[in-house]
Amino acid sequence: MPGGSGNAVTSAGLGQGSSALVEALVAQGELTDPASPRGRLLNAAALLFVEKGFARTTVRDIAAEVGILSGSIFHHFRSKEAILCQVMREVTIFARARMEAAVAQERTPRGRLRACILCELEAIHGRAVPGFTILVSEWRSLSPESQRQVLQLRERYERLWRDVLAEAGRMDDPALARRLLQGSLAHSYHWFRPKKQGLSLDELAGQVLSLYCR
Amino acid sequence: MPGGSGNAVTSAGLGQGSSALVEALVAQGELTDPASPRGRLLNAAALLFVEKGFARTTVRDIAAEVGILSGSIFHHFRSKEAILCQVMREVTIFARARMEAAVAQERTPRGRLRACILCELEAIHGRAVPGFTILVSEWRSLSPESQRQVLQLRERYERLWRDVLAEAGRMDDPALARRLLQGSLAHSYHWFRPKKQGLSLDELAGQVLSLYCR
DNA sequence: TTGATAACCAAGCGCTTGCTTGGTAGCGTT
DNA sequence: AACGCTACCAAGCAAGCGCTTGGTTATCAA
Repeated sequence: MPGGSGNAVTSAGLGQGSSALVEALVAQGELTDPASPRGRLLNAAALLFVEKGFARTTVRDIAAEVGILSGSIFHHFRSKEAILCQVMREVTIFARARMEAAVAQERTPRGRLRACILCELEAIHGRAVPGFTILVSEWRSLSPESQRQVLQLRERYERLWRDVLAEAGRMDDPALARRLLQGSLAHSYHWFRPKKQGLSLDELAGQVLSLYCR
Repeated sequence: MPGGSGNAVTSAGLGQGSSALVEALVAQGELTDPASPRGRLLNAAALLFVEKGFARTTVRDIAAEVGILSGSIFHHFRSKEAILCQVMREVTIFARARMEAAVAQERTPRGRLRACILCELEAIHGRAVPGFTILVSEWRSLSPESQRQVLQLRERYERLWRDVLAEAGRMDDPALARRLLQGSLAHSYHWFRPKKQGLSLDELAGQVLSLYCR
């Protein structure tokens, strides 16, 4: 079932544009095919890590989610931490590709900054990038070696942010602006509820933009 | 040794003004005496929770830190989670008292907002309020009932923030401003290093203030 | 001297955890 | 038909976990 409709990410609610992006990245060997056993494990683990946290998620939980026994997981991954590491790697790669695409469509500095903000908000709140919040919440659950790996992949993502902020931001230091912004956006995970109040994701992005845009 | 110099908070690096504040709160029965066995356990637990996280800290770790055996902990607390809950309660109470004192000393709206920002930054980075970051990082480790308790104590702290922001902030919605601000400040724990770069806590507070102050 | 109480020890129970081992079913290739 | 490979099962091990139990010591008031 290559590129099949059983794709876990698609079924989680991605737009058609994004699932095409996933397929392209899978073809390039940058992402694991979400339809493969390994890919289904990664998706299940990502959702569980978001829901319960890494420490409180057992390998038995993950196995049960895809319908196999706990021991069988170690046919696909060396350790539980290796699952977390791979989830973070793929999340980083996908979020970066998605944001690069969004930025490329904009014609003004302000538009590009707004695209970045909305992109990250969607990654946090929507199902656009399942597991994105883990990058912050479970960072310390990674071994130093794994942290190094993910950090290396993350650099390109952060560079894009800094470039956009240097062009459109009102603060002198783009790196500082990015850090303050990242905190605000990441924290919104803990209070923002897309439908339960007047504020929409788009409006939230606008409010944040008005703070940081010149 | 009542009010003694063996005070764990004092020895952790508090200024003299704050240790007097601690003593006053202890006298009112709002905080546990840091010199008591129970208080020493709370302090040790708070530092370990900050350092390693709640799930990765064992009751044996905490016991070893104060020089007793693991079982003896349960003479003082019903469960490991009860320790976390009490740490959060006392941290909340102390942080609120500290910020109220700081705000009361200011004469302008801008000064009060600046005081709040600096107060929370000191709680996060200095040793002013040991365990303050746990309130965010380990929130999900609390049972719903414990969350309710801490949330109730936290309300007064957040109300002060909103009042100050309503007076001095440049955003329409003080509650939204507080949430964006809280994210930025909390996240600074992961990147800001007080002495290893040019930016000081004071300067950071100034940068943040310039974003949110009218 | 006695008794009450707080603080702690020594030992270990019952359970969960990540992970290992040895084996097997199904499938495509030759 | 034989092989090799992927994906999985069945069973369980060793370690670590939170917590319990029964008993001991020190302190201090009556």
